[in-house]
Amino acid sequence: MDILSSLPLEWVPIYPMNRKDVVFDVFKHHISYKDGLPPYAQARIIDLITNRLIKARQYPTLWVSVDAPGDWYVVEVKRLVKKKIPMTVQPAWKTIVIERNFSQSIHPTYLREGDLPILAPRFDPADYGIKESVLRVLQIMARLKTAYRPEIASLAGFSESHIRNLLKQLQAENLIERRRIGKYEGYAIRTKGLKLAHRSWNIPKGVHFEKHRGEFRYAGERHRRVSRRWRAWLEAAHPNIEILESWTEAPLFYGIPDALIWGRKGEHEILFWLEVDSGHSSKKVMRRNYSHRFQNAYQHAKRLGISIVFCIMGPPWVVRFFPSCIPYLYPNMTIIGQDWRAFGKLPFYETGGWFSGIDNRKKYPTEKPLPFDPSQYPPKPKKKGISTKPKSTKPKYSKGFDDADWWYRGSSEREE
DNA sequence: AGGATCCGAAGCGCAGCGTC
DNA sequence: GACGCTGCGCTTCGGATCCT
Repeated sequence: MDILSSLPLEWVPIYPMNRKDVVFDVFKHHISYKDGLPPYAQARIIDLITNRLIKARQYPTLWVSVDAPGDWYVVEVKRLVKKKIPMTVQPAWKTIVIERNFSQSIHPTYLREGDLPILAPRFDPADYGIKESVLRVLQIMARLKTAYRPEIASLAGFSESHIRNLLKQLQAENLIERRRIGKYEGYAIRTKGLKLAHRSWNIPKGVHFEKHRGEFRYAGERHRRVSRRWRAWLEAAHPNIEILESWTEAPLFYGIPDALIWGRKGEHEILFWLEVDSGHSSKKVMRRNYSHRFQNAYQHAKRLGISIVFCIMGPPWVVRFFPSCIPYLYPNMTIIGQDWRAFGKLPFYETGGWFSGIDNRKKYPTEKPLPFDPSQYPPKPKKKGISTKPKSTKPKYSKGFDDADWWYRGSSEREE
């Protein structure tokens, strides 16, 4: 049938009875943690493929091969995928699967002799004459739609200089274009680029992936920028942490972090969950939101046996208010807070506590008195993340915190 | 008020690094 | 030596601030 020929899968039948005409109808789909997609989006692609398979075959099954170090990514894909047909999600090094590995028992299919399915070829960047690094940038752009260079560099984990070259190549191929976004010139992906990104993820032609692909929520300019540069921020602050991947707005469990970094320290996997809070919602709403999220995050981390570092960023008063939103301190979760203007700086932390990078002694011009007594809340910050001094003490806020960047020196400087 | 100045963000070129 | 990549210095641009 025609549907099959549009699916970039491999056919890897299992012969349970040693008869050529009786098979388990297994299709294999490959994904990688380097695809620029969080597990959630990969799972949605798998669902779309599944739907096609159901239309095309009587008893199809799917074997998803996941190229990823550690456990978290594989486990997340496994958890998020809908298992409408017998399915198995395996790390890429597994080259053989058996019936037991599948989520449900498999109905055998009777095949006419020589009746081999014809499938579309799996994506290979070489076929499109595109280098892997260039493709990576394109895939990131497909999620962002429009972005500034430092944001793209951060998410890709490349230097800005290098990103510049890669963007130039994409531009030469008409896959992206320069466009003015707000105040500055940035980059926007073009339809041609989106199509190629979709092909690179082995998404069947003709399915709608748009709503799963990108960032979900509206975010203010600064909010977005801080989120997108989370990786670069963490790299600058804690260079000893190995970062495996980072995404903005990656759906996790019941919450969507503004940005998520999946990394590790030695063999131990860690999620760095960023929430950027501009402080526009009321304190009551903030409290409610966060106590929920922590409960969920804690359960998730416990189930997976990993640890989570949760970071709240926002204007100083939000970070200072934040401890009152924490119902408990959990043993496998660290909570840190930082002023969202202090790029590249994060407080020192130890697992299980609350640490703030905000200097409590410093007076901020538009500061309102604290609505609570800070001393009634758990551990005090152990180290100040801010070392630079104000250049001026004159208040000059007029339009709110979004414009208040004035007392931080260059963002590239590092402590120690 | 209006021009001068400052500053942060983005951009470019290029030297230089390590790896194959 | 080509390749993939980083670091750094310098320019440009535009908004905010300062000064008269």
